[in-house]
Amino acid sequence: MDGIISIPKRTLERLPVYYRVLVQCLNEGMEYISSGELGERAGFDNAQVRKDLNHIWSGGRPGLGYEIVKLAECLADFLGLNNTTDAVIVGAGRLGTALAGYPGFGGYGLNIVAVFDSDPDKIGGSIGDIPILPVAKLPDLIRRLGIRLGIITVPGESAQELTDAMVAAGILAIWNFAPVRLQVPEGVLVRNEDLAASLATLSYYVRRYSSAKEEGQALDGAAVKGS
Amino acid sequence: MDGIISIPKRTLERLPVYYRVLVQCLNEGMEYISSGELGERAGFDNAQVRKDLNHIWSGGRPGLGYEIVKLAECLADFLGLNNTTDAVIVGAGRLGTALAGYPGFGGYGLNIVAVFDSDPDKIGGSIGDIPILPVAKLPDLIRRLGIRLGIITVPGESAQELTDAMVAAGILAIWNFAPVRLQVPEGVLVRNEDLAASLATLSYYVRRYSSAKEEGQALDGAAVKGS
DNA sequence: TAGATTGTTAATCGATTAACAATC
DNA sequence: TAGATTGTTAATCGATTAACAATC
Repeated sequence: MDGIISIPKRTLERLPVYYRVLVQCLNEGMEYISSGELGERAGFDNAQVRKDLNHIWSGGRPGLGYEIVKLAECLADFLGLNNTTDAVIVGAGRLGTALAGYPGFGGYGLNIVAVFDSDPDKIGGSIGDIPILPVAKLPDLIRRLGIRLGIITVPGESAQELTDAMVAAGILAIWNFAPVRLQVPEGVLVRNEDLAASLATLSYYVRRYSSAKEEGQALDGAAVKGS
Repeated sequence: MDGIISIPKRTLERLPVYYRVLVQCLNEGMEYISSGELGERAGFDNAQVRKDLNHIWSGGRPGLGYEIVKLAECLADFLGLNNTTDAVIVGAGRLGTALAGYPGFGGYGLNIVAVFDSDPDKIGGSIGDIPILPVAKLPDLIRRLGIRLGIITVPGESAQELTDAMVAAGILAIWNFAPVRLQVPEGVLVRNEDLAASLATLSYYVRRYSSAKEEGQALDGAAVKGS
């Protein structure tokens, strides 16, 4: 009877940041925190913090702030950090291996069940406890375990093909690290982790700044509008 | 005399995507492409494509589209894919190693000069051609080579400390993969690659969808507003 | 009570989408 | 010429920031 709570995408992305700050505050022995301080530590505006938090909890106390334990609990609950989400990784290259072994994911409720690859030398091996399986077994395993989340770390050329296979097997959301735009049917969510796009922002800034400096100009953040 | 071209952040992030599509089109032997087709392949609206491209080039021909070779050249130029940007990675763990060895970066003009770590077992080794050096040498190397871009792949605990060291040595932009919000002085750009935030979006969607399904509800993309 | 800080409404800002005259 | 597609202006949309009465 709880239905679907609609929440802005940007807000959703900030929630884990708040959560991390709160955990740290707890370690420091704090009991309450104001939107102002939370915002400062998280890097967001205080009004933004209040607005974000009100999407999931209205327990802040005027004059006092938010009770950290309660708020953290609330966030953990909302983000599903308590129950785990099963996922598979496709591609046992360097990036896939790094993600499979990333210790941070456990804390965020992600459970990598298997890594798939087509290289016979890798198949049969494992990354920590996670087995490396042949891609041929992918559809069956996804179906049998009811996996909903897939992570793609293969080269661009094979990404679409593997996406199709995963979608056909019932995958609902894809975290894509391959430098291609995947085509998926309505209802499947793709999140592109486009390293080149990130890099573009940074190297553009660096280059602009350097040339501005050479010309003795001030930069005042104008190189990239709006950030 | 060229000054600083101001460009919206979002536009800047889309440019590498256009570039990749164009390269692929060239391989397919195409000569011209319309904003409509480019948009379809890249996953953006056609009006958006025209607007984005006009920031850097107004050479599109009504009725015909954009000459692919010229446009690609223009993009490569703007994004600085021809001259390289030197960078260092801090943290020779799995993720740092994966990034240091990522073959895709070369194509985007990124040149990793060194990877720093504090583990004596790793120091002196290398990742491909890239040497692993002790963090103690970080300030000197950054200064000597005039490095402007740093990539952080250490655990959260040591990220701030290493950031401070890099900034003191003259780093201007930081690509942060550690799950913390870094404090930097005015003028230094931080780009957070927050894996937990990405994950939150995806697992939220998956969970909401699953519960909606159980309850026999339609989802129509309402789980996450605005994407 | 005085001071601090909330939740929320209104104002601002930036980004996306629609529309269309200009032109190849 | 007829059809297609550009560059750009106007309309819409969503997200951020400011402001403030309510309240601990």
